[in-house]
Amino acid sequence: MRITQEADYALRMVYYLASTKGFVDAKSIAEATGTPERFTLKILRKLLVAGFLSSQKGVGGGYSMAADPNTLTMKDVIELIDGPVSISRCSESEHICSRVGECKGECTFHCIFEKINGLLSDKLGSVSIAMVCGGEYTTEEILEKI
Amino acid sequence: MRITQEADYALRMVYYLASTKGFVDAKSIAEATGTPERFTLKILRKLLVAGFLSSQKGVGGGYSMAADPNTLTMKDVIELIDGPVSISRCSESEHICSRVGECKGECTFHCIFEKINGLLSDKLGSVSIAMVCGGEYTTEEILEKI
DNA sequence: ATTTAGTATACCTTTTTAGTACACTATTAT
DNA sequence: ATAATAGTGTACTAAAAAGGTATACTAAAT
Repeated sequence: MRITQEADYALRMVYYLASTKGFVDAKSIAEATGTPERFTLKILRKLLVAGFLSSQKGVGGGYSMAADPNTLTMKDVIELIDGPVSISRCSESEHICSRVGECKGECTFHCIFEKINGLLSDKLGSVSIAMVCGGEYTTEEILEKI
Repeated sequence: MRITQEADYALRMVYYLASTKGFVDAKSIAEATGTPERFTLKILRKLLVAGFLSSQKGVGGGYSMAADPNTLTMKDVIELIDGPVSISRCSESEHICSRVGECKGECTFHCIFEKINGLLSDKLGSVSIAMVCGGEYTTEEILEKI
């Protein structure tokens, strides 16, 4: 499960908005995060529909944080863009599983992937946006928690 | 870092050969693992060049295990096919890092990805082929170790 | 009513993934 | 020797995913 560039951009947009008061227009967000302008709009739309952001049209409008940064996690943002965290097809709900012998959802590799996938998912779910941008923790402290 | 279908096939080939004595021809390996025949050859070649397998030409030839299943890990096989385990571009050696502010290899997301990536890598490296096919451990016991 | 700024849909280009084709070489059995 | 088996090497291709654009429109503030 390579986190896509799009999800990476989304994370940094959320980060930026969580650290900023009031509405910020898409152009500024694009500049701050290094995202192409059109692509920014597309990603912001997804974050908006998911309820993570709110938007305001017209002069002085833009986007601002809607979700609580304390409960919004890295996992939430990544899964919104990339879909469920999954290191292997074999760990997806309906197991498309190329395996030796029978696999009734129970081949060993399938189980191992599922376990590791769960760990990965939990780790990403354990880091809230507030932790990263609150200034409450240093990077070292965050890393210790993971 | 979605483990590719090719790496998945490779794992199952190694699994199959580690559970089988003597040389097995590519066609049989293809059948046993559910891999397209031509694709099987391609993957077997990579495993051979890496020293994980040995091969024998001619009648009665085929492939057999060359590496020690006790030291060969899932990570070894996966990285041979897919390259270094990496959940984010940001966790690759030279950080192609789209981030807010400066990132001298030290942006918070970068560090978090790197940490989680290390964990993922360690987990995959902790499962040897022998553990999976030796019959020494049940699937449950393997999962406990991860 | 004009400007700013978000909305909606569709399209396009590049890279990666997954797989094939073909011509060749080496080994073994007869 | 020679036929049959089986691996080697290189190049190509189709489909999907990733990453990004274009166009036309709607809403709000001044």
